[in-house]
Amino acid sequence: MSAAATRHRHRGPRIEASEARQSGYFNIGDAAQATGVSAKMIRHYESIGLIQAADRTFANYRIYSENDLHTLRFVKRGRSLGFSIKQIEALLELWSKRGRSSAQVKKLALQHVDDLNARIAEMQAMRDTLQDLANRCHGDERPDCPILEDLACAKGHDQKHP
Amino acid sequence: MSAAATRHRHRGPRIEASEARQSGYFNIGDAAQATGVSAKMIRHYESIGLIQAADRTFANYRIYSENDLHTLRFVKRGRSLGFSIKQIEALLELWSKRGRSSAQVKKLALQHVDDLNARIAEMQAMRDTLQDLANRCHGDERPDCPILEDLACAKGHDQKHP
DNA sequence: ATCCGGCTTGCCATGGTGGGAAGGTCAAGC
DNA sequence: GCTTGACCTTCCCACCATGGCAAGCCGGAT
Repeated sequence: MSAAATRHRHRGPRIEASEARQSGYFNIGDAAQATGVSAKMIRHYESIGLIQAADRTFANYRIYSENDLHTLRFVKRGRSLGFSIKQIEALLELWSKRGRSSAQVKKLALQHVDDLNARIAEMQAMRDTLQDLANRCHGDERPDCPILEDLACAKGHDQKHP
Repeated sequence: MSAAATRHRHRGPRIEASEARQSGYFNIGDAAQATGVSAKMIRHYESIGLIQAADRTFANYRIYSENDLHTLRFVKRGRSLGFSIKQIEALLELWSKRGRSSAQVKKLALQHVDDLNARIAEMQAMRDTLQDLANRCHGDERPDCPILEDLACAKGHDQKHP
């Protein structure tokens, strides 16, 4: 467990904390800081199998290599583009596969674009309806209010009023 | 056992099922059908105190009056406009208050419009970035892919690039 | 009397994140 | 040495809104 083991420590046996530091490994807190993924979420991603289980020190601390940070940043970027965990799982898979086709990646991305567009349209419809109602609401001390009337009315406004 | 339990008193004494039918009361299933709110969610809304606890028959079946259906439709409409449960709680409160000012309602609505606009903008930014990356991805059998490169790169693409 | 469909409660799951408790570890200061 | 404070560990709970399933009553029609 000395030189030979140290060499193969990638996903390998536990090492000592100080040694890990010297070898350029990071605590989970440092990894969180460096990647923008909270320590909480790093553990979570590990627990659901999105990322490989981190190596540990003898004291059971997780340690992260530069490579691990790279993966975490990938995940972070994927999340900030709105991909779900499952989609990121697929993207990580493709990322690691040399035999991937860019068509596969593009398909995933465009599916997500479609999803985003659908959600955007839905929210725009809500916003437009509400903005319209708000425009017609005088917004003073009187209780009369088109907004409440719409909510209360229940007359065929489950859909757009034709 | 705080708010929900406190509100767990019914509005009237229990009556018999057939009598309830005759008096124009509805089962939860009928109420669900009539309002578009699932029976599950009606019970949930009751349990969290969003709506008053329904009256019951002797056999403990919930029964709903036309008035109750009106409230349920209000909630349904609010949800379909994207209001949160808490916001709907506030709207219901205002709806029931005669002394309300339309300004209060309008304020709530416009806050929600702002919220929607923020979320829309966020999703549009995601979509635009992704669409752009997808446009630059040839989408063929080769592994080279700007999308994966973006995700993997980690060079200052955490936010919009000004 | 039996059967089916509806009702009741209660628990679990989703997705992604945060909060916190209870306990172990490390490094620095005395 | 020993204390202290910052870190780490696991585990559980909460959010929001909804769906699903299961075990066990009830209603009305056959």
